[in-house]
Amino acid sequence: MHAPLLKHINQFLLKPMDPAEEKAVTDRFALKAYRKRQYLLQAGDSSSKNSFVVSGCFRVYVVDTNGKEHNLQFAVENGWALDMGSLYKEEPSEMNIEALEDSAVLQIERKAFYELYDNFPVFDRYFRILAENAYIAAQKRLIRSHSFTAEERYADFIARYPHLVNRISDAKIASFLGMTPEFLSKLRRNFGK
Amino acid sequence: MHAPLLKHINQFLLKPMDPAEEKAVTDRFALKAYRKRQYLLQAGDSSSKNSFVVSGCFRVYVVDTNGKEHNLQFAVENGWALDMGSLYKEEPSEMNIEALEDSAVLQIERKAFYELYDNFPVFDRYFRILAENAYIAAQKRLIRSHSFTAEERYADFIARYPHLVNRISDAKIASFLGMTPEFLSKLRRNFGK
DNA sequence: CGTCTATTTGAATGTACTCAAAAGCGGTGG
DNA sequence: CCACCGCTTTTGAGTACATTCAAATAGACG
Repeated sequence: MHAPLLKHINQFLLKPMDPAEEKAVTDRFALKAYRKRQYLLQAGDSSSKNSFVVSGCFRVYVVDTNGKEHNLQFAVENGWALDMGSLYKEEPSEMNIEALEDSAVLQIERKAFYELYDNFPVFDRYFRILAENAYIAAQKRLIRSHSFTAEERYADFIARYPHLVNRISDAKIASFLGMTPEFLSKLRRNFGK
Repeated sequence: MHAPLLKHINQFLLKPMDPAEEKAVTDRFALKAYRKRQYLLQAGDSSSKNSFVVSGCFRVYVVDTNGKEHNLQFAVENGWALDMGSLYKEEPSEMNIEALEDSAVLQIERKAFYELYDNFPVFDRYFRILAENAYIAAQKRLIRSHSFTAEERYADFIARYPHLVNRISDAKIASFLGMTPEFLSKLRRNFGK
């Protein structure tokens, strides 16, 4: 049941986890199911958790002061769905995480998560690499948002995430790319696909 | 000489480094001076390093396919100046890092940097927390870039980084915020400085 | 089938950009 | 100490990219 997670962690390590480390993971991550449209996390929730997606798909989004939603991230199989800011603080979340499909995750609460760090250095290594990759990706996304037109961002999205294009609605992709759904529709009309 | 760096690392740890860990740092980080306009890193460089800013100021930027520069980050005292993407790969850098003032850094090469990780788990912890904070900040910046107008982004910058406003030229701030210098000038005209 | 949501379409509008030029500012050398 | 040079900031006119709002159409779900 925990195999996908153990495999994912080991892929980022030079040498695989030992049995004690693997047990620390399997003891602390519990399988949980979410139905489509169910919330894994809602803005204002104070309990924070970290969820590894085994199957299905989630979107992480914020609501701005005008009530508009902004999709920050899509989490599919073998990805993590969390509000990192609230996981590491005791403050209520600013983000929402909603299942876009019936999904299954391996989930850990903040307290148990800290136990991993405190007892096994290997998790500092794994999550360091993950955070670095996430930061590098966020930097690149920021560059694209400053230097690409809406059309270029959409073309880049299709090339980068072809498996998400027919899995996630256009309106949600538009929000992820920082444009309105109406404008994305017009882009699609002009340029094939 | 290494005091600012040791202090910075310890600030992010629950318990301070022991003498062996501190020695590992002082042995591997060398002080280096940069003159204003000197490059710490240029796009295309393959040698990669990580630099902790002791004094002065750097900008990290990329050049897009139209030849336009995009400032990604300003690094001042007690901050890090690096291209994380190229530090962890053997590939040439896509970023440029230029001193905006006469500056001093504590610098480490990739190879010695890996030695730290391989011998002392505490650095996985420290750089994990740093990468997580950087990612959280990058996410928030992306949200602002999608939900704020240029004027709101500038007001937010002033509130967030008051110490940088009179230290970094408007044109470079404009690039950081994803707008043209001309437009920033017009914003400043309308809304008191 | 009927309802609810997602996508498309169009017209009017707005925010920010481009390009060109003038004005301001700072450093340097005579 | 002043004059010049280079760089930054300001200004303005014209334009472009993307948004808003409203309505029609298409699709998905039960």
